[in-house]
Amino acid sequence: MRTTQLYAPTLRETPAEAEVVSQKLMLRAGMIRKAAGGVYTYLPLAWRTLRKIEQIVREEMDAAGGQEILMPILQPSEIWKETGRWAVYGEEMFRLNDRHEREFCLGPTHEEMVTALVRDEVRSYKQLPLMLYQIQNKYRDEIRPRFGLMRGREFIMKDLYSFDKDEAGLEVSYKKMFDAYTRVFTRCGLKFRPVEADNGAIGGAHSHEFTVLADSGESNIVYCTKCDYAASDEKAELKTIVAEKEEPLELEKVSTPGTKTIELVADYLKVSVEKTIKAVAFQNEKDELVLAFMRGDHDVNEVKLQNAVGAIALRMADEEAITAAGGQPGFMSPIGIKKGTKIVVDATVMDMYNAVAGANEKDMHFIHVNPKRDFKDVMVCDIRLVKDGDPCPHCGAPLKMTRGIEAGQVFTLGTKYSKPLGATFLDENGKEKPLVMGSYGIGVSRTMAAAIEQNNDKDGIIWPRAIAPYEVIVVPVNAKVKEQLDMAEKVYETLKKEHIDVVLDDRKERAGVKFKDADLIGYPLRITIGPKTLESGIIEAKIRRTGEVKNLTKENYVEGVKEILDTL
RNA sequence: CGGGACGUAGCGCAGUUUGGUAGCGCACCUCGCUUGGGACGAGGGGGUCGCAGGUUCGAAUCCUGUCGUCCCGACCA
Repeated sequence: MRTTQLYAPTLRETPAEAEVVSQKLMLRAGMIRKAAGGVYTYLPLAWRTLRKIEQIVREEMDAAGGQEILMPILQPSEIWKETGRWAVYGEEMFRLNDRHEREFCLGPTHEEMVTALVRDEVRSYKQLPLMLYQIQNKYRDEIRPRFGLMRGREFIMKDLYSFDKDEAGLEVSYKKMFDAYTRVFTRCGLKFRPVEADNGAIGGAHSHEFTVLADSGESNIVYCTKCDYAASDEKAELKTIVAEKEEPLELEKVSTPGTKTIELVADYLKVSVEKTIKAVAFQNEKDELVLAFMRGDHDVNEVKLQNAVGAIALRMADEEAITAAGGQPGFMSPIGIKKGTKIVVDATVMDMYNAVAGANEKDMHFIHVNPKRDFKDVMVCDIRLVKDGDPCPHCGAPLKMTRGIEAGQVFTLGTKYSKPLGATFLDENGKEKPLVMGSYGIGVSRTMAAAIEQNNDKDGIIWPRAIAPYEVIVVPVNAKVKEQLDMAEKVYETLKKEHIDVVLDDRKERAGVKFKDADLIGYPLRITIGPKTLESGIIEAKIRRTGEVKNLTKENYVEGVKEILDTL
């Protein structure tokens, strides 16, 4: 490819709408253009990278036993009604009607579709296990599409579904996919971590997220500094912190005027925040009040809480709901709350002694609260959100918190979809059973964005070689010097014959312009043909990531380029 | 959904308060000059000022509506 032909309009200035690095750089590098909120056109450079990622994914899925198919984007409502998700999915689903007023949606995912497909064809355990996948656009009408390709409304995803005859088979399929994902992200040249994740309402055995490490990421993950434990912050289990034992004193109500926050109470009563118990009030989807109680300095993990009370959704509670249950916003504790209210107390709270908690009266708190003695009718479990430095649940070493981008997720589905859709088979004993399923996704377009979030500097993108749109750019310093251009042409043609993805910058631009564009687009290797080449046969190879320049010669540059590429 | 802001040339912005028929930088085209990190000079093309109504002799500017874009709000009550 020649830059005079390449449709990659680079921008010197960043469009005002761009929020994150990947979006800014992709817009500037002429890789993407926005068509509507959260909807983008992929220009040639982006499309090449996407196809490279897809190809890696495809090879690994095939190697793990997957078979590629292509299901429709346009899906009939019937199958979604069978699983109940037509109602549950809500506003996030793009819905439309055909001319006969039949209802359809643009597929946000394909569990229904693939299960419906398989139920008609799979009859016997002899046809199992089966793994089907596709690489295709997905549609989700996000409330707030943001961050360019990171959270779009249309995006490319690889989704694979496994079908097994039993849980043991599912375990095998799951492990295969876990390993395949590890290879995919490794081959893409990304720094990532598989972390234990919550699979919430789905309730399968387990789930892992593959998180590409980047400070700009949206998801928080923790990993152990000693063992190999790693989890998303939603999932991270936490051991109960047992406070130093004290002789329980008698419960006492004290006046604490105006102390609506934990900090104010602690300050007013001259106790540390660790000696206080705070309340966070939620309402579930049925508007029932759910009260969570935490140590003053701890945060609620809403996902854990949601799982604990079996709620589908939680939101902050209205003041009316709190008062109706006998609570007083700002001064709440389980003591004196109306019977029947759902109360969840974090396990750590139960091991506190002589603590401070609200008295459910304005400007009043209890002191000498001993939860084991004073809290009645409460559910106790771990509902704490992990913090940097918390002890690892496996080995106790401090956990480290970091940010990342969720690029892939694997999870077990069990019979959640096969049962309602009636996808069954006959086992060895002629008994009809529902298929045991797993679901495995990779956000392909998001992986591209994540790669940029992880690999960039002030000058632009730094592509890992495996997913770079082109691996090498050949730049003649002065295209008006015929000898330079001829030499550049020769190098370009030679590398092309060696099956290296190479671009020739044949524009009549000044060197600076060409260098800036090459850095912005992020070709892993830049070959410069200049006066030095003509005078002494030196061909410069500059590594984008390190800035390191290697002098190759007219004679050996092909080998040299290959050697360098192999290290990128 | 609630609150806030913005929409003027491909991109970044000024002009709007105080109405008088649109400007700057970059990009683009031509010529000259220049060529190892986004040169310089001269000349040029491009905008129904998001859209639709209204007020006015006259609207980018004032009013109403609408569409779009972006930001903030979602735990310590």
